[in-house]
Amino acid sequence: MPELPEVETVRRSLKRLVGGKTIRDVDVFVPKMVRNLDVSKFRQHIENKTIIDISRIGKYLLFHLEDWILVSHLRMEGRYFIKHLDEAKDKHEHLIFYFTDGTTMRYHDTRKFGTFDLIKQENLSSFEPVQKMGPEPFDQEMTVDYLYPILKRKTIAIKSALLDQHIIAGLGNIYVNEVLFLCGLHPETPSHKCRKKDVKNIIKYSQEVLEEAIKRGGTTIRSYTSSLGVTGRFQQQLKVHTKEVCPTCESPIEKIKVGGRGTYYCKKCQKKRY
DNA sequence: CGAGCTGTTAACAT
DNA sequence: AATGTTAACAGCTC
Repeated sequence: MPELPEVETVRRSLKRLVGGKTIRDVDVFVPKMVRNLDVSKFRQHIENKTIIDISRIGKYLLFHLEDWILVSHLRMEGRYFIKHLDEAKDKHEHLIFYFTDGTTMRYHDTRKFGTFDLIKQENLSSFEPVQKMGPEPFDQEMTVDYLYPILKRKTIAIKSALLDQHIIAGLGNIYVNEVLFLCGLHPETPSHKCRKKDVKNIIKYSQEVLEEAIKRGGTTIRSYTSSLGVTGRFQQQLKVHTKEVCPTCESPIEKIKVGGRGTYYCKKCQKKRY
């Protein structure tokens, strides 16, 4: 699923479903998904901890377990399900958290790309992925004065720059395609060719697209089953991603690769800049 | 059957 | 240092 709106949707659902519950135990079936600790330590620290809160930074989901924080990244296909203790384990459930009330929270990930880190609360700000992450489109620091100079000194495609979480956090392949369409920017435009006006648009439309997507529970494209009963509806609003005809000018939508990622754009509305 | 595709990130090579 | 490529993995489509 997950770009920022999908992670935010999961956060809200999980907070409602498991906030306040106490974890009796956790089973880790794929040890290497836990990046920063031995599984034995991981289990030991999580045991008997209560989920005080669930927050989000960029695409990272943070379970606040008293003095520890469980940092979860869903990568390509991570999902959570809440099931009763008795239900059989699915082939792709790689972590199972057992609550004291007989329910369980299961991390499901067909490709096993997802990651877990368990850190002390006081170390959150020094935790590398968080420390190196750029501001989200909504953050106060996300201004033209911040973003323009960064884009100015890079020669990479604007699409690649906007996918770089160190520059701006939260956009993934789908929403970048949408944002660039709304900005009228060709995805291969060298980053340094963006003018201040373009950067202003990038910020504005990133906010608009992400906000609207959160409102609609994210985008569901390839996942057939919904996790937590969450099926996004933003796919109905997509203007270029997976589309064949431009909603503005009715030209055919082009599909190319930029930085190895499938890229959709309108040749007429998103002119290449030389 | 194989090849190529998929919402991400980081390690690696150049 | 910055940028491009590949790997981690599984399943679906052609």
